[in-house]
Order: sequence, then C-alpha cells, then structure tokens
Amino acid sequence: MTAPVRLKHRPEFLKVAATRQKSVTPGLIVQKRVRNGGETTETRVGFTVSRKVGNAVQRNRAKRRLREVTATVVTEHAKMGLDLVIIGRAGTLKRPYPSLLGDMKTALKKLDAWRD
RNA sequence: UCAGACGGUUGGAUGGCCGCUGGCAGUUUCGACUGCUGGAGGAAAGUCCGGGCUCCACGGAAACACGGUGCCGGGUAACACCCGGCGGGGGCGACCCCAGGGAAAGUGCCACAGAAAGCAAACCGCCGUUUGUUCGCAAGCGGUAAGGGUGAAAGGGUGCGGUAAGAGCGCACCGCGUUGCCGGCGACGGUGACGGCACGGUAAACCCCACCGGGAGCAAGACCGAGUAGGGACGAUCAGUGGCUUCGGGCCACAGGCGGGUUUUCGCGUCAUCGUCCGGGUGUGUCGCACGAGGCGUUCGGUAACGAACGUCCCAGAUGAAUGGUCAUCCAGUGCCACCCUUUUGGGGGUGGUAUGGACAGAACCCGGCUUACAGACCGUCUGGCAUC
Repeated sequence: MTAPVRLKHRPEFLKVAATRQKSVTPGLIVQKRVRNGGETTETRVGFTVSRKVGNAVQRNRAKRRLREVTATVVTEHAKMGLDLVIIGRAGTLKRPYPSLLGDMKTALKKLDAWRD
C-alpha cells in the first residue's frame, strides 16, 4: 500500500471540478476526470478540505483520514488514467473508519471508476 | 477542616497492525531499498509591541511634520515587557486594581437639572429697616450665604466662639498654598513656620514639555537556467564652464539632475533628461533554514527581575504543507440504574452494572514580550474562620 501521486496545483483541481462528475456520500465527496493520457498512466489524487469542516486541527485530521482511506482503497481498486479529487465534509471527522472505507468504495462504483 | 489569595507543574497511558518526514550509515539496476535515530505548543493562536536578519547604494547633524511612550529606581539587545519601590483606590486579611507628566503658557468644553457652571452671583429662605395693613402679612430698599432645593461638580471641611442674621469674622484640628529643616540616589515621606484660602473639573479635547522612532518584509533576498537587464524603439529638449590631451569627446575639476516624509547642511553614490510604446522565468530546484540574546544543571553576586563563571546537551524543519491513521485494553472524568453506609438528611460517601468519553488548539525565517482560548489533575506558600490539644 503506497500513497498515489498527488495533485498539487490549482489549475488541476479546477479541471477536475469542471467535468461535473461527482458522487456524494455522508463521509466524503469524490470528483472524477478521465485524463487524456489513456489507460496506462497512473491515477492521481488530490484533497480539498474547506474551512466549513472546522479549524486547522480538524481540517488536518480530516485530510489525514482521507489520505489513509485513499491509500487503501484507491491504489487497489481505482481504474487507471484518472484524476480524482476527494473533498472532506463535516462527517469526515465523526464517521467510523469502516463506514468511511465503505463510502469511498460506493463513490468509486457510482462514478464507474471501480476495478476489482 | 471550610472559605479564599498568590505562584508553579501537567495537558491521558500501554500494546498490535499500517504509514509520513529530516539526519546518519550501508546497498544500488540511480528509480529506490534496508538499518539506526530525531519529529508540535504553552499558548505553535491573535499578529498587538520590541529586536535579529535581508533588501531599498543611504552615513552624520539641525529644524519642521507625523507616530509612539509618559510617577521613581533598576533589569534587558530592545520594548508599550519584567522586578523593586512611591502615590491613589478597594478588601477584615493574604492580596488586588490604576492612560499615574503639565490645568498659575494659551484655547475650547462642562449636556440635563438648576437662580447661578467659572465670574462671580442669589430662587426658596434668614435678618434689619421703611411704607402699607383686614394685624395673618404684603411690597420696596439693604445685609447675608448657615439651612432647603438642582447637579458628577455650587468658591475649603468639622467643631467652638461670634452676630440683627450670618460669614475664615476669630480660634482649634484636618485639607490646601508658600517656605525652612530632616530622611531618601529618586518618586516621595516626616516636621516646623507663615498665609485666612487665592488656584473647580476635563489633557483616552486641542495643546505644552521630556524622551524614542527611516521604509518594506523570508512571497525579504541570493544562486541555477533558455536569453542581454544600468533592455530596446520612437519623439521632444539639452548635451554647460574650465583645464589636460596620445585628438578617441578620452580623462580631471566645477556646475547641474537624481537619491530616506519635507527643508537646510556636511559627506557619499550615481549620470544626458523627460514622455509614450514594446519585450521580458504566475517555473521548479538549491540556498536563506535552524548552534541560537539556545536548553538543562551547579556555584557565586543581587530583596528581585537578572547577571557571571563552570559543566553538559544538540533538541522539528514541512512547502496542496510531514510530525500520523486504525483497533484493543487500561486510567481519570461524566450520566443513569441497583444496593449499602452516614446524617450539616434538599446533602455526603462506598460497591457493582451499563452507557458515554478526552480542554484550548497544529510550527511555516528566528528570538524576547503582551493579549486571548483552555476539560481536568497535582504541588507549594500565605490569609481569615471553625474545631481540637
């Protein structure tokens, strides 16, 4: 289990959001964009946790939980060649960890990003 | 033992599984991998002061403007901070609080109420006198400021004497002012004499006085790279004076322009000047960047803040931003239920079960402070009350 390549720049995030393909679950929101590179390149992931979630401590904690969930689920079960943006919600902090894993799996399946 | 004051410490623990990042060592197919080791706070926060550091080429003096500070002495690199005092206010007390220079340099303001708000004045009164009188009193004139009333504040306060009634009119004490002496480095304190009291408040109103202060900030700034940076094009104006000269407008001097908020001056740097237009790396990496006014300990000096000497340690360094995620158990805490004990019986305590559940909060160049947030636990010193000996 290694962490996927990260999205780091604002234009990349905007491109993903522009596709309007997203899936909402109680613990998190996932946005998807199919990259022009094709099926062979690695899937990249970015995180967004806004100030609505809480102060700096709570935002960092939400981001860490999302990172952990992504490392286990996305690396194993996401299709290749995608850009994904994981958005934290207020529920990200309180939701039990197994449910959060389930949320991620559900979101990927809804977006047709799942592979076994 | 109860109530309280002040100061300090701490800010869940252990284990399993899986991770992130700095350093060192080794291996390497230069992608990385393995081992060892370090890895958030007392406020990392607010960004309110003071510095270091960096750039603006910018050093000294004076004046003005602007901003800040404001009892005294000390500490400090510095401060608006800290320590010790002084003065004033609060508390039985331990202690706590204070924007605490100048109101006889000048100007302004003092709402409402009140007769009157800064220069003395007199609404109801009080007293004397004249006139009238229905003998209750009324009006005029004069003397007062004790009493009433208004107000945040009404021209010293209390008491005695005094008087027609009163009044610093006289006296005593207190306050105030001037002044002498004594104590203290000083703020100031003590005490004596004189003055019958003049000088209301407000300077978080202008102002005056003393002292301090250039600006911007690590997105500072530097390096690398594809590519020159005092860049290029066009237009206008001006290319001054003197000297030297190898006759190239080359060199030197003077003048001039530009250069911290302004001016003057000394010094320094720089060089045609002005206007318009064009082009130029929102790039990643490296450095800055963590050995510092550094932490800890001992001794010495000091009431203390703090300082000195010696010893010892190396202690986060990310950049869409690491320092963790998850599970289990335990320890505090809290709610509910059951049982028991106690009696300040509306309370207090214990045992068991069950549920819940970790305060405020995340380094971003670095230090010294201030301010604000903070569940709970623990320690020390002191004060007042009760009980006991």
